[in-house]
Parts: sequence; C-alpha cells; structure tokens
Amino acid sequence: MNKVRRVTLHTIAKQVGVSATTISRVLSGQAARYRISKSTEETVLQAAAELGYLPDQLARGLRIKRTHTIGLIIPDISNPFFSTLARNIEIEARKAGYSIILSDIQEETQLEVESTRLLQSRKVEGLIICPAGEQSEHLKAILRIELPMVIVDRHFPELECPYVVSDNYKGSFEAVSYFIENNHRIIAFIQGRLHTSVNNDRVRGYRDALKKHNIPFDEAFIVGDSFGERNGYVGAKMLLNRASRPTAIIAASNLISLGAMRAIYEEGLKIPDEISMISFDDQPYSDYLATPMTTVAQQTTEMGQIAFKLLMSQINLERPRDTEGVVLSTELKIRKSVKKLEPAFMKETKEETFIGA
Amino acid sequence: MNKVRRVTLHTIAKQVGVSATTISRVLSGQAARYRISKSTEETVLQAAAELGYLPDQLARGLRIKRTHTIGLIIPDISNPFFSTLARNIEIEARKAGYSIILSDIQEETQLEVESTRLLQSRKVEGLIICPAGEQSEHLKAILRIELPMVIVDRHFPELECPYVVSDNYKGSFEAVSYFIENNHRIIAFIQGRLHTSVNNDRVRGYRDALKKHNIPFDEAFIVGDSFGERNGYVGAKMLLNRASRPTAIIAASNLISLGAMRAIYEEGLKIPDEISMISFDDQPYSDYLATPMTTVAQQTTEMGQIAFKLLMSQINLERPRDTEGVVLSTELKIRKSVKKLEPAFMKETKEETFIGA
DNA sequence: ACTTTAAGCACAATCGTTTGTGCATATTGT
DNA sequence: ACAATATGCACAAACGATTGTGCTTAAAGT
Repeated sequence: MNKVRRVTLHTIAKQVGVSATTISRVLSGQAARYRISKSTEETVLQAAAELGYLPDQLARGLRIKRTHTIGLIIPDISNPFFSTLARNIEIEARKAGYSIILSDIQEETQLEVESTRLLQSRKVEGLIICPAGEQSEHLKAILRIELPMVIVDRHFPELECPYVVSDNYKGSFEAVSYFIENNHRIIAFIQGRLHTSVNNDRVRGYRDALKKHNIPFDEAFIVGDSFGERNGYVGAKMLLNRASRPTAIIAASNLISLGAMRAIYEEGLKIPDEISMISFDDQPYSDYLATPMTTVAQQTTEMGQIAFKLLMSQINLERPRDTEGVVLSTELKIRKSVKKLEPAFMKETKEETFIGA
Repeated sequence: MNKVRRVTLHTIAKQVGVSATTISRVLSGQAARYRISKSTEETVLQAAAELGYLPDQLARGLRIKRTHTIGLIIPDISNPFFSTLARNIEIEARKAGYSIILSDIQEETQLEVESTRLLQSRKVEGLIICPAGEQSEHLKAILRIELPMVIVDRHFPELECPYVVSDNYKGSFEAVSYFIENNHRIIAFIQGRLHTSVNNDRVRGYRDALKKHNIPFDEAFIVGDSFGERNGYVGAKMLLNRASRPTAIIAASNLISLGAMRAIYEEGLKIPDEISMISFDDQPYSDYLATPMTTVAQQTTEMGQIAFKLLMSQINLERPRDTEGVVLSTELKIRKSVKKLEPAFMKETKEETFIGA
C-alpha cells in the first residue's frame, strides 16, 4: 500500500493557507473567473508542483460525472489484426485525453457480457466493441441505457448502433473472382465463426462470385467454424484429402491461413504449384512467406481511428445516435500464392487422372 | 450522456424501504455480520437484481482505497511480442478480478513518463511496465511513493524493483555459437535500441560467443539502434553492401528481421544460401517464411503470468518489495535459415574471390 | 415486573473534487 | 463621508459507497 503521504487539495490548501476550493479553481484554470489574485495563484501553482500533486481521478470522476475513460473489448489482443486496431484506437484516445480499459474476452461471449457490465461499473464514457459471437442481447442493453458505443469489425443489422466494418462481401468477391480469372474452378472456403456478419458477408461474396461465373456451388467446399489457427489446419486437412481436391483455398482470417499452411506443407504440397491460396488480413510478414501470400487487406488503421471518432461524436455532441455504419473498402494485395491454371478443359482431364489413380 | 436513471444504493433503499447502509451490507455479503434479517436480505437482493444495480466503482474506490485496476505500459501493442504478453497479463488479471488500463507509449519515453503519472492519478493499484527507453528516473519516482510495480522485458540494475526478463545473454550466445558451429566467421548483429538491458545483454552474448571461439570482434559488424522494422532494413542494407559481407546476421527482434528480409530479398539474395539468419522472438509465422526462420524464442506466456503474479504479491501481501528478478530461459528454435558452411579456409577463399570480382 | 441481552437496522462521517453562493474587506464614485 | 461596486476568497453540499457506532424494539432472564 502506498499511503506514504497522499497529496490532496487539502494538503496544498493547508500549506498555502487558503481553502481547497481555491486550489481547485486555480488548478483547473478558473482563477480569473473566480477572482483569485495573481499572487495567490502563483503560490498555489508553486506549491502544487512542489508537492507533486496529482488529482484523484476517482473523486473527480465521481463529482463531475466524467472519467475520460473508454472501454475496449477485443476477442483476442494477441491477434495482429486486433492489436493494430487497438493500437490505433489507443493513439487517437490519447490525443483526445482518454484512457482505455482493455478487455480481452478470449473469444467468449460470456466474458463479453461480463465485461460490458464491469466497464459500466467503472464508469467508462463509452465502449468500443469487437463482438466475439453472434449474440447481441447485452449490446441492446447498452443501447438502452444510452451508453455511447461503437461496434467494430462485425455488425448486427438488428442493432441501432454505429459501426465500422470492412466491405467483406466485396473483398471476398474480388478474391474469388481473381481465382476464377486464373482459371480455378474448384475453390474452397475455410470460413470463420458462423453467424457473424464478417463470416456471412465473406461467404456470400464467395458464393456470388461463383454464381456470376456460372460455377456450380458445392456446400462441401465450405468448411470450418472459427477464426482460429486450429480451424485452419483442420479445415485444410479435410479439403486436401478429398477425392476432388480444390485447386484454390480462400481463408477467412490470418490465423486460418497459418493453420492451413501448416496442413498444406504437412501434406507435402506446394503453394501455389499444387494449391493456390488467398488469405484475409494482410500482415507485415505476408510478403516473406514461403510463397508471398495474396491477401485481402483491411484498413486497420483507419478502422481504429474512425471507431474512436464515432465514439467521441456520441460522447461529445450528445448527438442522437448515428445509426449508420462506416464500411471501409478492402484491397486485394496480389502476390504469388495464386497460380494461373490452364483453361478449364485442361483442368477437367487432370482431375480425371487424379481420381483414376 | 447516459443519465437515464442511474441506480444507486439509495434507489434500492427507497424501493425496499430501508437505508442505503443496509443495502450495501447485504450486497457485500455482510448481512449476517450485521444482523440483517433473512427476509430483508432477500427483498434487497431481489430489488437489486430487478433494478440492474451496478455499483459505482469510482465511489467505491474512493471510499475503500482499492480500485482493482492495474496499469499496463507497453511500447507498441501492435508488436506481437507485446500483444501476447499483454494478453497473458490480461487473462491473469481477469482471474484475479483486476482490470487493466492499457497505455501504448509508441516507443516514446516521454509518453511513458506521462502515463505513469496519469495512471497514478487513476489510482491503479500497481503498474506493469515494459520500458521504452533507458531512462529510469520516473520509475524511481514510482518506487518512492511505494506504488507496486513490475518491470518486464527490460531491466535496470539501478532500480530496486522486481522484474521479469529473458536470458538475453544466453539466448544470444547460443544463437551466435550456433552460427559458429556451422562455420560462420563473419557474423553481423543488427541491434535494437541502445543502452537498454535487452540490447546490452544480446550484444554481450554475441561478443562473448565470438571471443570464446577466438573470432576477432569487429565493431563494424554491429549496426542499428532500434527494434523497429525500418532499422532492420537499413541495417541489413548497409551490411550487404559492405566489401566484406557477413555470411550470417542475427537480428535483435522480430521486426528487425522482417526489415532485414526485405533488404535481403531486394538485394536478390537468398536465405540461407547466400546469407544465414537468426532472429530474436519466435512467431507463429516463423515456420512459414520463405526460409523457416531459426529463432531465439522467449517464454512470452510465462513472462506475462509471472509479471502479474509478482505484482499481486506486492499488492496483497504488502511484502517488502522483492527486489530480485525472474529470468526466463530462451530456446533456440532451429529451422532452416542457417546454412552449414565449409570449414573456415574454404570460406576465406570464397571471400577472396568475391572481393576480387 | 423489571433489568439484561439480542435483533435489526439507521445515522453520520468519510474518501477527494467541484461548484453555487455568500461574506467580508477594499476600492471607487459622488 | 457614505453608498455602491469590486475584489478575494471560504462554506457547505454533493457525487455514491462504506463503516463504526448507536438507537429502538423485542425477547429472554430472574
């Protein structure tokens, strides 16, 4: 315990010989407004500096009903996507004089629910949430008490709340189209957590791209159920051991593609010679992988900045909740992980010989 | 602003028809101790649940002088090393009922100093700090006010404060020795931020490994001054364009090696054929790089857990500050980025021909 | 029947800041 | 010289929870 000698307004007051009120007013720059004399002001400032006074933000927050604190709820801070997001939110927050209480909910909605309550209890002025699951009851509860909130990365149509997401549909559509342009016809999708908007949109983009090019859709080529590495491994393993092996795989996250790569190499396959790949989430290392990975890059920096700004506008302007969301474009970063195949009829014969073997 | 209808102890008190005191005692499980009747207790519990009461942690903290909050100061949360560290600290903290205020100081000591003050102001019960720079005055100030603190990743000998670090000396020594065992003689080191214990220890390990094998030390083969990617790029560029090009490079961080790889590929070189490499900080993707990277792995998970536990022991036991630190062993994860060269005399001739070219 | 003990709860102070108001004293105006 | 205004600051309440103590009524003891 650090009860050495807490310096409060009264400590200074006693030393200077005025009341705590005066100290408070001087330190908050209200000296002039309350006609504190120049000389008193200087003495107070001096004393405060000498004593190393730091205002008690608990007491302050209790009194003025503002904490300059927001809550940040993240499924997994060790995931580079979320950590760069967090970083940019932090930087914006600092500029605005806000602190962040971080809550890593370990991809569990249960912890998410608990966290929202805890953060309310801690009197955050707002919440930035990257929801882990598909539930949104607890989020509705937050809307009800009119606590400012911004949803990031995912989106709930039933929720009247500002959000920032990537254009996952388009990103996915473009990626799959790129496969098709390179004459791929059997394209598998290792998806992430089901029933999330992120996943829905990406799957929809995938299906629509196939449909647009008249490629029959086969449910069997969508596998997986989480954004984690393990799911990528398992999903790829399954796909690679199918009778009709896909020529291309699109992975719904950076972690999934890492797992998929593990499976692919384990099976003795090469990217892109024997299997092509595209991964969501561009990473610094994407360029340096065994095969530089073609990725669907999201604007993580902007996502963080916008999220914070959307939150601030709710907090400051007391503006009626701006229910429309921001959707950020993605960029297909073409590298070397997609092979240009021979036109279709060639593939068919290859396929035949493989099955016949 | 969410002033919908704040539920306080008094709200419940009024509804139930007892005093706020009673509510407080019931909710904190002290009913029996203060002889609150069973029936009152139940009514209170019921009402609290109905109203969705959440205690105001500001008021609570102000009164009881505990916030169940700690401050976490990190140079760059988007760096995977720090983010996995943060994650494990968060998980431990949650178990213990603590929240974390995150402070990303963007590798700037100035922000670190400000953050320590701000966090004090917010009445955190302790601080876990990964210091950005070599200064430690502000940390001494924290020791002086007896605020519990743990230093992670780096270490200041002059600071009587518990710390958790990796055995950077040994990690570096082993890595360089491994180079030497593979007959490398011209080994360069791209170092990180100067005057930090991390860097000092790693450089020392490098020098001692050379010395042990009677390899002359040449100052010119230590380059760099930061743990960032750019420094890795610049450092590698310089090294690769030297008359006597090193056959091996050890990079002091994951970011440095990423930058170095960029430079190496840009120069049209291959790892490990033309240049061998070892990087500090093992990463999930280390296995999947163009050449799987041999790394010096740190025990990040344990580091986080231990850091939090060291902090808790200070907070709870009021134990006299346990000044000794914990040093965690590193592991050399051997992959494919180091080439076994011909014994020394061969290399010399190669070197000659290169220079003569 | 009268004192003693227990049961069941409320009062009021406190944590450190902030803020509306009010009270002296000093200065100015006439 | 006296009223009016300005100057410089202090008082006290409030934010919401906690806690030592004390008060009232009921039960128990003799």
